[in-house]
Amino acid sequence: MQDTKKLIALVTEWSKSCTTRSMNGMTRYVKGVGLSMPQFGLLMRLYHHGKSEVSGIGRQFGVTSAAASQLVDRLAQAGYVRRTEDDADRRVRQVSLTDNGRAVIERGFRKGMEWVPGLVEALGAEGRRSISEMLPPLIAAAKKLPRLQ
Amino acid sequence: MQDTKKLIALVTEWSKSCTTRSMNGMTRYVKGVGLSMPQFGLLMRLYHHGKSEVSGIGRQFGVTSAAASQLVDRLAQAGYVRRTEDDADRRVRQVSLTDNGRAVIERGFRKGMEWVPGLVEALGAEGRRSISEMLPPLIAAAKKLPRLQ
DNA sequence: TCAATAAGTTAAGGAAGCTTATCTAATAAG
DNA sequence: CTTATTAGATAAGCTTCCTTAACTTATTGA
Repeated sequence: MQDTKKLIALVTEWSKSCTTRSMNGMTRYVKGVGLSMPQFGLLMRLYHHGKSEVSGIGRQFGVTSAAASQLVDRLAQAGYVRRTEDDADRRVRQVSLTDNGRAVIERGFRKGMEWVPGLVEALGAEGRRSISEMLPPLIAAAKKLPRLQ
Repeated sequence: MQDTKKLIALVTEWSKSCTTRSMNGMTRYVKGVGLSMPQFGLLMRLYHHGKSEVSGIGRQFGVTSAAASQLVDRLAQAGYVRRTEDDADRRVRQVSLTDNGRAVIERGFRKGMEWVPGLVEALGAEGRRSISEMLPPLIAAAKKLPRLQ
């Protein structure tokens, strides 16, 4: 249990370091392409979650569906998302990424991860070997965690 | 080189997973305490960087010093930051966290990392042992990377 | 069938975050 | 000493993001 606590602290520190660097790169990029954080967040949701209803978007971000509708509207005008009718229920609008929206998000991820090669470089041969053993189980374990809603 | 590429891909995947989960938790928390992302970002900078000049804040976030001044002002009114005069140059205002501001940030980090114990749990005994050996050099390597400006 | 409910949009209005322009006060440079 | 520069604050004005309220259209269900 003492060991577990220590390990949690280690993983936390490591994760914090990754997160700080990635967020830094992404934030810069997002500002550079003229998107706001809520807008980028919505594009990210659509990237991971696929087609989404307007009300579902509001629920995820904790805002009213009026707010979600407006957010979608601005992104649609910018050409990053598209609304399509739902076949099963004609009240519903399904929101999805355009090719342009997908490209923006993918570039954002790449920008966020630009620090990684430098880290691998800094590791040295020994470190590289150990990390290549360590990461697969970590990634596998992360996949077992409950999905983010 | 092939190995290096593979390793970069692994680290990237892991980092993406960390970032997604951490940002999710932090974003929820930030909204919960009634802060905006720019505000939280500034508190984070002050947490990591310590006392900062208004113009330095503007430079880091890529906004004018007028914008930085206003951001600082709102956080000062909310009691999260404090302005003090600089002894060496009386034009300069040094901005720093209040105890309250520090507490908000620390709670935010904790919220962002709440998924970690679940991950460690999911690793299993074997994974836990190997990872606790491999993480320290990794963390050390990350510390050697150039500091985020 | 027809009232209740649900999904989404629109309008009006407020706060935040940004810009440029202007101002004050302090420092640096000639 | 006087001029130029620098740090920051303030004002006016714009956009985004959010809210509530009112509305349209579609679905459900008694």
